[in-house]
Amino acid sequence: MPDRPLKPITLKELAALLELSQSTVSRIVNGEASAHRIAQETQERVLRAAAEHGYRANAVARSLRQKRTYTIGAIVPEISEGYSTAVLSGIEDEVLKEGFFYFVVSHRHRPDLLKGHLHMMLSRSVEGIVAIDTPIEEALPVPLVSVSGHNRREGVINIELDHAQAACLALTHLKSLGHKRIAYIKGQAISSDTNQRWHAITEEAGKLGMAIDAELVVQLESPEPGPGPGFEVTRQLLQRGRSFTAIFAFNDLTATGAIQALREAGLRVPRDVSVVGFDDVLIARTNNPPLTTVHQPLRSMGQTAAETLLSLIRDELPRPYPAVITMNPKLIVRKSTAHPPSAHPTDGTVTRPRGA
Amino acid sequence: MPDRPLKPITLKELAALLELSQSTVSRIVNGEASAHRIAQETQERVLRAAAEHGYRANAVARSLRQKRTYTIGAIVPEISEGYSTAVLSGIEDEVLKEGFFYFVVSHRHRPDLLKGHLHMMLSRSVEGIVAIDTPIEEALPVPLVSVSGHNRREGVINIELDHAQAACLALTHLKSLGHKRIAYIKGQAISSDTNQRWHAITEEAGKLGMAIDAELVVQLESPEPGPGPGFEVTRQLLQRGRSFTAIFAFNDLTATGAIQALREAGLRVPRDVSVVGFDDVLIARTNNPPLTTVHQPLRSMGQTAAETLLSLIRDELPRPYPAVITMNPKLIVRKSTAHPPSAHPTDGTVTRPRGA
DNA sequence: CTAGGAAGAACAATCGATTGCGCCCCCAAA
DNA sequence: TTTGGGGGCGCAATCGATTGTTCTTCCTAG
Repeated sequence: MPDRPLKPITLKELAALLELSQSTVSRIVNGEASAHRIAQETQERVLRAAAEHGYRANAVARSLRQKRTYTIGAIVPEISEGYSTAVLSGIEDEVLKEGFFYFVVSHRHRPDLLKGHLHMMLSRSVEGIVAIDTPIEEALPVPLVSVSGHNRREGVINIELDHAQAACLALTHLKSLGHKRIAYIKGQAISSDTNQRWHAITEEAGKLGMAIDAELVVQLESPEPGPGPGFEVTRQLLQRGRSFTAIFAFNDLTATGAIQALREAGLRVPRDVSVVGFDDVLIARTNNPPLTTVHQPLRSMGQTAAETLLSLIRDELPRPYPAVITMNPKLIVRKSTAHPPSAHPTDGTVTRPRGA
Repeated sequence: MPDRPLKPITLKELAALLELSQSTVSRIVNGEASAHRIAQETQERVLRAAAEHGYRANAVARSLRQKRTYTIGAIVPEISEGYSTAVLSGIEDEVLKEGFFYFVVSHRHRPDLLKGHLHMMLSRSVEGIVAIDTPIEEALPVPLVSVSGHNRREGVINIELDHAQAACLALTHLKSLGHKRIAYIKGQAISSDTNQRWHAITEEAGKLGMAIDAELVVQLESPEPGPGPGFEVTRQLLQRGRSFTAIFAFNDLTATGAIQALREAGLRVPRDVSVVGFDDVLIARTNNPPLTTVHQPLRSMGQTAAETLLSLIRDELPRPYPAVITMNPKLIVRKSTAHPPSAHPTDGTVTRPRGA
């Protein structure tokens, strides 16, 4: 009987059973016995009974009293999407380890949902929030850590990739292969990484003495996840008829879309056109061809975000707080990049993309 | 001043401000005013003040009193993985709409984590649990809905794909193309869909009069997500030297791994070998070649799971409860399947895979 | 013989909202 | 002048745990 978990026993009942006060029982089960000089024997008696009856403190009641919920909120654009979930898995690691739980809400790029869900979380007394790829304008009553959100607001800590380094890695790679006419696919305007990344690219391209041809720059439009948008804009790009030997895509999914479009136009990757992705999601490795891409340590970013948030919650983070914590990208060279056709010593058959 | 959300106002404070009792204010903000014959004017006064001060009921306190948390738990093998997250997004849809929140925990196939997290959720008083691809043995104090978990336990409702239909669709497709020697990649033993699926396949193959050659059956070993395991076992399969003209893979990621292995062995897909995937995740469409696959309505399954769980929680589900709710698969024919080489009227060059 | 202190545990307030009852007032009918 | 019945709200318990304070005992040292 006592081991059926179906109707949990409360502290009060347990105390009554033991003929002790709730305070004493509470102190013992919370390991504060010695701080309260409670007899060894009593402790054992209580712990034994607690185990027997499967006593587990009601977290709701505890939260009310302590004004702590040991819960944080995560807000993402879309849960069914690799980027966010990779970060989430890092968050989960950290957070569960510390006895916290987390809520997830996705806003699907709708400001009303964003605001609504945010407030729901707050009225559930989350102790902190991590926003992934989502800028938050409001001032919040709890700490906020932002992953790729580019919230330049007082008190918000941003976890970000070192975009300059990322751009440098990719561009240097392309440059060293001999590419000069490089096309760029910028991210959707709604993605908060878009501007940072683009800025870094122009900056680094400048430093490397690589001119950017405005005719070779396209931007993703459709907010739809997946490779579709990349496919579309690459078609548009090809229609412009401007020649190029490489594409630097906003992310891996876009890159795969681009590759499809190139193929449809009769171009081979990487022989005719090299493609560089971004993120290094799972499929990058298994795409055909495997994608050369800039690896973004998403899981670590999640972990770092969670760690940071937790220390903020505990008020253990030394001040002044950093505004940004940058993480290092890595270039993963696979098979989607090669020398440009003109630089192929033994092969000059296809020298430029054919416009559609 | 009153509009700074930084220190939320409580019911008591608001009541004091209005010189009313907490009961009255509570009733009004909860829309139970008319049931308690409260003056129209008072109602307006209260609502106005509540809005001005941004009053939001503390969900923790409410939960304690009502013994309801409006929270459910979702337990998944791995959060950074397309299958689970597709289901999760369906769950989120349903659940947020109804004012519920959800916790997510992943167990990474570790029984200790599974058990630990499960209990943590319970002591946080979740009102129900949906387990995704995860069998739960324990009896729980709250309703449990299982998605592809194959929990044949009293009181557990399972949301499952109609595997018989799925197998039938895929096999009929292959048969009608003329395939006779079909290889099968079974799922990992840890995946709860594995057995069901395999059982359905043998069953349907029998009905269709298609013999299954045990030499052409391999099973995924490595629990690693992604295409790696599929790649490995396909290599092994090729080494057996037994000829086949099609592969039916356990899932899309496995299929992509298989395709890679086939390519490495000099085989073309679908010209030499056709490949059928399962799930229809995002990349299926953009893979090269785009994957013919059995579409599994993951998001709907999530929605159905959530709907079912919520009505179970509300005790609104008519009895007797169904043990299983099956969902219908759809065959999506793309480019990874074609006639087998021997059936190619105009091309007989490659008649069987070359062993490695 | 008694003050002082340690040991051991109980009391009771508290967290913020919800909710079953009960109370008061006013007006109309008897 | 009662009685009765709404209308309009307030009282106070309650949910389950935590925690500052208080209260006994029992010893021991002076």
